[in-house]
Amino acid sequence: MGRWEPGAQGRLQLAALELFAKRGYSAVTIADIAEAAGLTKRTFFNHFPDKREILFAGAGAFEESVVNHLRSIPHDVAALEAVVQALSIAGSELARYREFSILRRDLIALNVELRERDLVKMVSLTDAIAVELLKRRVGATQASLAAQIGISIFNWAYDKWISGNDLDLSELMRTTLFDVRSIVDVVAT
Amino acid sequence: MGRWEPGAQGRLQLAALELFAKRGYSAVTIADIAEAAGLTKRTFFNHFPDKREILFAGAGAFEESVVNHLRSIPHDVAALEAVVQALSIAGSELARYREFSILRRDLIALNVELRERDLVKMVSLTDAIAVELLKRRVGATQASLAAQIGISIFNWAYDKWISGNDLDLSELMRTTLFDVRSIVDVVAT
DNA sequence: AAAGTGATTGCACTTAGTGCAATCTACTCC
DNA sequence: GGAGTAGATTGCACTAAGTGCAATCACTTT
Repeated sequence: MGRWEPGAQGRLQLAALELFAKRGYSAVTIADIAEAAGLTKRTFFNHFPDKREILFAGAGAFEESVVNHLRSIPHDVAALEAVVQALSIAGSELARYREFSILRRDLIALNVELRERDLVKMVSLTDAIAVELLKRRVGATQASLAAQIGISIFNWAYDKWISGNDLDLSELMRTTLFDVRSIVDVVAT
Repeated sequence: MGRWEPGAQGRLQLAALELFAKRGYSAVTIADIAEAAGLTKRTFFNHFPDKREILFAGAGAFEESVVNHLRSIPHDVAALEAVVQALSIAGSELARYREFSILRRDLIALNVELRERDLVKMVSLTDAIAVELLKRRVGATQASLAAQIGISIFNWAYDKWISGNDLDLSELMRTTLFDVRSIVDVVAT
């Protein structure tokens, strides 16, 4: 057994990313990707359910990470606070994939198909967070809303973060959280 | 000229909804829809860019309605308050389409493709709201977040509303808004 | 060597969606 | 009435996504 080399799935991803970066998402066919990875179109579908999923292979792991961090936060921490903390920790761990994140963001910005898939992943993450909050005996409405607001904060801050700010993700999220406060506080009672 | 009858676009929509209701979304092909409307597959694509769009033909009008209502709200009303009001008025106008809304909701719940498209439409609406808030001299971050929170509130309340509650949509949204308050208020300063 | 296991592949097929040229329809103008 | 024209509809040929199934290949076990 020689040096380690990426399996079929990894080779497909690498090949795809390279092609996407060069030609854009929609100009690359699945056959192209498979060929570039030394495989066939049919094999591609043994590893990915569809073309978009190449760019979201990590979504499941991220969701799991967020949920785990959230679970480890004491129950006496307020719901939204806990969500923000969990997302900020899990998000920081993505620093390794900064380069990939940027490419991904740019591809998504240019392609509706990809934005659609991205949004579904976000909703999935939101739901997972809400489920976790329910276990903390947060009411259904508040669980769902806290999850959604947390995700909104995360998206906003994360975008700023990978767009080259030297700030800390958790600082950015904290700042954004205060913005939310000031938006909501003004509302009549 | 005789009595008015729906044009090609309307016939396609009606035929599609009937088929979707009967067989579900994915079991119906575009050829099926076209045939049921007395047209051909090619003609379908002269009226809709794709199959999902049948269920979202009204999205543009709704977005316009929301933006118009938002514009008509005095600038001294707080951003989130204005968003909630605009959505609640525009939403109430959808009462006419209750039956359609329910079918649509059920179809979306069962089909990822449709959920994807639904989310994109929601983001489009959110962006339109944020743009409108920017014109009110709300800061970029707050505009985006107020729009997102408003949409979250709307979605939650609207779902409850069409699910058969006899309550007013605006009341439901108001209640939900208070939930948001209590979520955010607890956060540490 | 035989047998088995899992990954890869070939093939045939359905469906979405597009571009282009032809045709059909209704309406206008003479 | 008849020629013409604009717009809607259609046929056709094509690309590409995605699926089901059976065959084959590579590699390990016995």
